Amino acid sequence: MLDQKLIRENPTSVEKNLSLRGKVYRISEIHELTIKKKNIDIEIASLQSKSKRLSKLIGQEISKSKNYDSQELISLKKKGNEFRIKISELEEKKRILDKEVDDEICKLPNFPSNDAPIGKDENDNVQVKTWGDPLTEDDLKSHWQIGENLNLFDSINSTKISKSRFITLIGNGARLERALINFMLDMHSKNGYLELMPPALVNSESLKGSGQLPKFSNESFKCSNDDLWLSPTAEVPLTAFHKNEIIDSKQLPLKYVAYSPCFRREAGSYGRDTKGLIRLHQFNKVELYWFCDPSKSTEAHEKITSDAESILKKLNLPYRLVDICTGDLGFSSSRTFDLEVWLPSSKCYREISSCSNCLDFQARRSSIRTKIDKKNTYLHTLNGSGLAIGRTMAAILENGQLKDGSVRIPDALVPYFGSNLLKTA
RNA sequence: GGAGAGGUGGCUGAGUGGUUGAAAGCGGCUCCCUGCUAAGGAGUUACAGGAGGUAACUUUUGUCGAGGGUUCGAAUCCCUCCCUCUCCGCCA
Repeated sequence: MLDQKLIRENPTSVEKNLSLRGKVYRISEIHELTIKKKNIDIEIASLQSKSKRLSKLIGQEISKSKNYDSQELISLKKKGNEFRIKISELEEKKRILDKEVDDEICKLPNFPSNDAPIGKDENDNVQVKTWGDPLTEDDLKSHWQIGENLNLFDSINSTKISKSRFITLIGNGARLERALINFMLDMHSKNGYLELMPPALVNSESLKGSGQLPKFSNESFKCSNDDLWLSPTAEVPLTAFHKNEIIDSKQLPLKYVAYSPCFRREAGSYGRDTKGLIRLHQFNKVELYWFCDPSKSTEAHEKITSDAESILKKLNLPYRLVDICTGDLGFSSSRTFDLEVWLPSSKCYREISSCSNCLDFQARRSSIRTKIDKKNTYLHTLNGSGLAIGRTMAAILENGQLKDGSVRIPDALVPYFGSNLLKTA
């Protein structure tokens, strides 16, 4: 959420900053609403002050005279009643305005960072670096072919259980998934992250707090009988974990790592990535999350990204780092680095982690602050996948495939998986 | 799911319509005494938002789980919701 005061006092700069996203955001209406709201706030405060003084006076009169219905008291009470009516009218107006302002502001995305490359869409993203040697041979198998050959997962039967875009992991496939989750959690824990295992169901307020609502209600699964949704990413419960708190600055940064299943409706992606592990309604992810001092979020962003990268390096998976351009930034993010892993069967890099600095955007929505020089200040939040498990498995299968159809397991994973080779049972 | 009890400041815990943002205690902070430690004495101490000032600060509003209502006035009365605890049921 953007700062309401900024919108009220400097609407042109707000519009200008938002326009970097390559879309026109008109905020003149919101601007007017915030001014109206402000005026009503002031009026209410002054009436309340008068009314409060009057009530005290009445109390004093009663205790002095012990007379509850003197002519004077009756007229004072009548005056008080007038205040009450007037105030409640204004409060009703204020309620409506508050909601309108809040609704509108919540639909505005975060400002892009000045450091983000300016661009229209994903074609303008900037490759910052690559790591590892990508396999470029022509006759390499896709991960779903490998998965089928080695009987690692099953999508046909999964449509019986649920529908398309769900998968059931089998035998070594399930084992490998589990190994990856444990490996990543252990790595990050050793690296200073506190492990959390949050609820998979989250309420609307939590989704609003991290930016998924109100604009993207289409992208999550909703429970029809409750105000609960299947969480699309652990970023949601992790943000909400400290909702409405003022965190002691000595405790910052708070660094969390969480494994969670993630559920996404993938509306509008019909026909894309229909095979394999790349795009599913349900997938597993290990997420990194920081709450940090506002002055330190830029370096924190570098750190969270390199923490995610360290997993790819340990697994010896070739990848590249991409600086997301202003037009392709996610709703809550001001700057995002994507890590894209090399998938040899399609000869391209695919997103496996997205590391974002949201500045105070989510903190303001969720009311998470810290004291700086005795003043309460919204802190900064950052999130990054560390990593998406299904896509990691796909990358391991494709990058580790051997001529005889078996798959080499990266050394770092062997203690977790229990073998250095994946072959037909 | 049923029945009951409860939610007050950093903590414990009073408070059932009136100058109560809230007694008392603990804790915290400042000073004094003693000074090796322990103890003792005096004072002070909730939080959040807005407005004004470069600032120390001033002013104003709100806050006793949340939101409504009654009233000139609500921690206190009424309604709705949330949460916690106990018992029963069900259950991994």
